[in-house]
Amino acid sequence: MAADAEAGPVRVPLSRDRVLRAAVRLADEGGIGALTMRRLADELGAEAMSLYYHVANKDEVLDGIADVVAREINEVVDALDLPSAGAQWKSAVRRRILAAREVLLRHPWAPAVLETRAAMSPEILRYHDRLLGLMRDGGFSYDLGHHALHALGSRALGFSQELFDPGDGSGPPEELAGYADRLPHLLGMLSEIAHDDPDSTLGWCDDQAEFEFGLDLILDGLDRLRERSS
Amino acid sequence: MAADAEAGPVRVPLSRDRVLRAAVRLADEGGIGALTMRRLADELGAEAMSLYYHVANKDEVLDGIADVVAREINEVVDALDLPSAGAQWKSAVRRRILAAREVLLRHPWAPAVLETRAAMSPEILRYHDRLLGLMRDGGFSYDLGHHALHALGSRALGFSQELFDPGDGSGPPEELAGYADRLPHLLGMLSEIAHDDPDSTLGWCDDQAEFEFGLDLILDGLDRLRERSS
DNA sequence: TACGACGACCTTACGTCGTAAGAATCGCTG
DNA sequence: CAGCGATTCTTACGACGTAAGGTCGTCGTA
Repeated sequence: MAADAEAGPVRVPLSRDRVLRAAVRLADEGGIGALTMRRLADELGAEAMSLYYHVANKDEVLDGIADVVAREINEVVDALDLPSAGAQWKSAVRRRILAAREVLLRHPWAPAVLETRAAMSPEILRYHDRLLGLMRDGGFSYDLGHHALHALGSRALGFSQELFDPGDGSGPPEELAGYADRLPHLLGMLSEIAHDDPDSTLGWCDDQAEFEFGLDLILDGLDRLRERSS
Repeated sequence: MAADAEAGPVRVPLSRDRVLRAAVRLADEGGIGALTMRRLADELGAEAMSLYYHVANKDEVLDGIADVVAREINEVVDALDLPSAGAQWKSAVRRRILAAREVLLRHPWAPAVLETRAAMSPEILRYHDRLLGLMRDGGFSYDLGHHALHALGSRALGFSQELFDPGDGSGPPEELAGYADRLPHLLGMLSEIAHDDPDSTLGWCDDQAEFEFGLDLILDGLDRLRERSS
């Protein structure tokens, strides 16, 4: 009767904060599908229903972990403090976005969650407000800044859903062999890439480089519009 | 005893095709969350377990409806048959993408499903192969075409996840009023947009126009790279 | 015509999920 | 120590995906 069946000698009390931190940990380790109220309670040495004293329901947990990640992003990008006047807007925006991307790469489940529930969260709004501020410093009109946010889309937060590249790191080029003549251009492209860079078939292609290519393409385009309008 | 309790006098036999069509219908009407094996069976006047004779499991249903939509996209875009030689590549790609987008607007659940499971499906591969083909006709190297597909990302299929604009059509600008001084740039932008186009606050902003802005920004950027490389 | 095999569908049941309702326990103040 | 609010636990329900096995109707063959 004396000792607890559980390992801990003292019981750390639950709290909304502890619940959300544990939820992020679970999602980081096992994907968003591993995040279950019961497992979450287990992780904290409690019972499922005990969580409901600190969180209204699972939806609030999901909103909560989206907010945790958004906060993490803002902490990182706000620490950059980059010069953004005139032509410097571009590198400021660029570095800010790439820094946000690094945070999201640590939480692979986060893009999907942010996308569906956090669009209007204070932290995400703040992030976009600052981004728009950098563009204003660079001479953007509100109209162009508005277009810019839309053009960047999810790239503004550092991710873009990759239609290829399942993300597991192991490209499946052998699946394509079956189609052969049906996909002449894709296969031509693949074989050329494989020829130029034999290693690349493993990772299929370099996510980071491709992300930066697309980002720069958009930023350069915006810069031209900015110059033209001023 | 004579008549069936159900309305139908004769029982239409199930089939994989009928199951998938009903699944698309359910998702179109109630969102992907409304797609349940039991509800799907109901919709077909059958019992849940009967579906498993025609489909291995729910995952296969999801893959299946993704494929149905991908087929619908290919049917539409293949019917366009646009000239694509030289400088015409751009309008060909543009119109193809906008046509694909129209299909996806009819199935709001489809982007999320395509994104997570259909990347390597034959229909999606075929779609991208043709798109790459148009760029090749325009003089793209495989390398530039490869970059182009990544830069377009989900835009190549006609969607881009909008971080703002929840999609319900009713913009929530009143939520922002509370933050006031915390979001100076976003609020400045909003008030200017509201001033220039009083109607736009209702729809928050024009999805279609913004999509095309981003698309053109990327296509123009690619065109410049193409000219420079030739 | 009888029969057995097989394809198509159904019944029952299990484990997991989110969570409603209320009981038990803890920590404090008087 | 009594009592009371804050916190946690127990029990239970309905919905979900689906495993295992049963029940038909139909059809080829004897």
